[in-house]
Amino acid sequence: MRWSRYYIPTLKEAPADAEVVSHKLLVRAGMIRKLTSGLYSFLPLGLRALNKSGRIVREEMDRAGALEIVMPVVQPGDLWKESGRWEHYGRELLRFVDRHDRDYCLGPTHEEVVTDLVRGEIKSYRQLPVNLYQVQTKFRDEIRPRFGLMRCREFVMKDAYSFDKDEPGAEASYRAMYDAYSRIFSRMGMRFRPVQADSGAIGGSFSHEFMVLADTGEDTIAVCRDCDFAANLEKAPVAFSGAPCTETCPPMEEVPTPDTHTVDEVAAFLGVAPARVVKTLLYVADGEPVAALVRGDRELNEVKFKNLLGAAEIELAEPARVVELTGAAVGFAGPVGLKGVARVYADNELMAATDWVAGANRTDAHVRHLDLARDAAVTVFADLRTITAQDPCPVCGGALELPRGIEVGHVFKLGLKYSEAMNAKFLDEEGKERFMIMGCYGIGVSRIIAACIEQNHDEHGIVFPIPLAPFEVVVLNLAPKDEAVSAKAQEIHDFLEAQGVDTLLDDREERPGVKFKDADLIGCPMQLVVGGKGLERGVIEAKDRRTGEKSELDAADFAAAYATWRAGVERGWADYAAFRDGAAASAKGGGE
RNA sequence: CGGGAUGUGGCUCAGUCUGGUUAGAGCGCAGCGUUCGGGACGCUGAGGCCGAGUGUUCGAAUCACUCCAUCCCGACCA
Repeated sequence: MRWSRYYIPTLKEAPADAEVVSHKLLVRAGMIRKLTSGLYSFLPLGLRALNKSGRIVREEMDRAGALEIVMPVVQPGDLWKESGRWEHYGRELLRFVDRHDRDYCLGPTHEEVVTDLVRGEIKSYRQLPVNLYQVQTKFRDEIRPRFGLMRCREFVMKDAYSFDKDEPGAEASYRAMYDAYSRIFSRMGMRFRPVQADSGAIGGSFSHEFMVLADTGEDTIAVCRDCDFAANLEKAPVAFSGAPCTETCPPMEEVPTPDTHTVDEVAAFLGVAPARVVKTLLYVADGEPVAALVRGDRELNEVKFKNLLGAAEIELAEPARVVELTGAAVGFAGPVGLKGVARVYADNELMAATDWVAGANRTDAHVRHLDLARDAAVTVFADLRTITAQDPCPVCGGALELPRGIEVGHVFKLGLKYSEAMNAKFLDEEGKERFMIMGCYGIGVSRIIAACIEQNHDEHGIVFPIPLAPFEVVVLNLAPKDEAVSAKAQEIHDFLEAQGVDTLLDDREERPGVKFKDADLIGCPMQLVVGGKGLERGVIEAKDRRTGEKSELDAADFAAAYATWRAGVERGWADYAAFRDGAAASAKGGGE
């Protein structure tokens, strides 16, 4: 492809509305343009990267035995009413009515449609298992789209759905997808990590997320240095010995603490460590007030709390509600003497000690020498706090680290959730009707591009891994007016294209500096520079975009010289991916 | 939905507080010339209902009110 005939509108400056590096670079490299909040057009270069991502995903899905289909973007509301999600999915589901006043929505995911499809077709165990997938545009009316391609309202997703006749089959299907995902992200040259995850609103029994490791990631994960344990922070369990405290505690007493609202203020005022204070958080769970207690220096994990409660929705109580429940100003809530709070949940850690400081439920007062077992009515002790890097691994007791990641894939074991709700049955070997066991498996095909750039960039621009690069090689013709140089550049370009290498030939009438800058910006992993100076000496210059390392290739024996050089670049990428994965996940290496 | 910020040529911004000729700069774009191995320089030129509406005023990009859009933080989420 000749640059002069292509369309790559690069920008020297990043748009003002771009915050994260992938967003800035995608726009600057002329890959995407924003239409409006959360909606982006893909320009030719961006589409090429997107297609590379999609192709790898398709190849590995096919290899894993999944079958590609395409389902409609627009879905009837009736199907969603049948599954119960019309009510439960929330505002993220964009609904509308057609001219006949019938309910419709734009598909944020396709469990309903695929279940409907399969239930009408598959009637016998002989037809199972089956795994159907599509690569398609999804729409989710995100509360707050942000970070460019990272969190859009409209995005390209690969979603697959497996149907099995029994539990072992369902587990095999899940495993097949897990393995396929590991291959996909490995092939893309990305450093990633599968982690245990919360299954969230989609529901189901267990799930793994595939996280691309990047410091700018939205999620934090907990990874053990010594064993295979890896989990999303919102899921990671905190180890607890289960031993209750046996020390005795002096009688509880109220102490005046004027104007001390935060844990730190109270701790400082009373001369104790924040870890000796009980933090009392008042929540409203599906309309009912509940209290959560964690140590003063800990964070309540809302996902754990919500799952423990089995609530559909929980939110921190409004200040006015706090005043009503405690009978005191905000900042003085405590477990003893709450009004109208029937259930009080305490983190396990609070069982292991006594003699606490807590709010007195009276303005400007706290209590000390609080013994939760003696003085308070705790409904249950449970794992409620967020794990920290100081906690031991919940599996092996080893040391944890908490790197950040970007979720690019998610595999769920759904079980019977949809097949029961939507009556997807088959006849088993004994002629008995049974529900199909489902799994669903998503990959953010467009998000992969953003995640890839977050992970692979430098101050000059994008550094695409070879498998995702829109063009693997860019050939810079530094002197388009020089016939010998132009002929050589064209010859190299044609040679590479004939080999099936996606090659971009920069034949523009621009100064060399512009070409160098643009080549770095758009991130082709391999750059070949054809210029008068080099050619006089019989060399083509080659630059490894990732390392910046420059080599000279013999122009007379280009094919061989290029092959050798390219092999070195590829080897460097492989070592790099392995090293970085090892660095983040410690000595274990490997993605699993 | 709560908190904060911003809307001025295609892009990045100045001008707004302290209202007053034809609204500026850099980049980009078009033409000409000089340049030509890491985002060149000179000259010429095109391009703007200053987010929208209402008001205050002799006079509004500038002040007031309303609305809209975008971005950031939070709640929420593959």
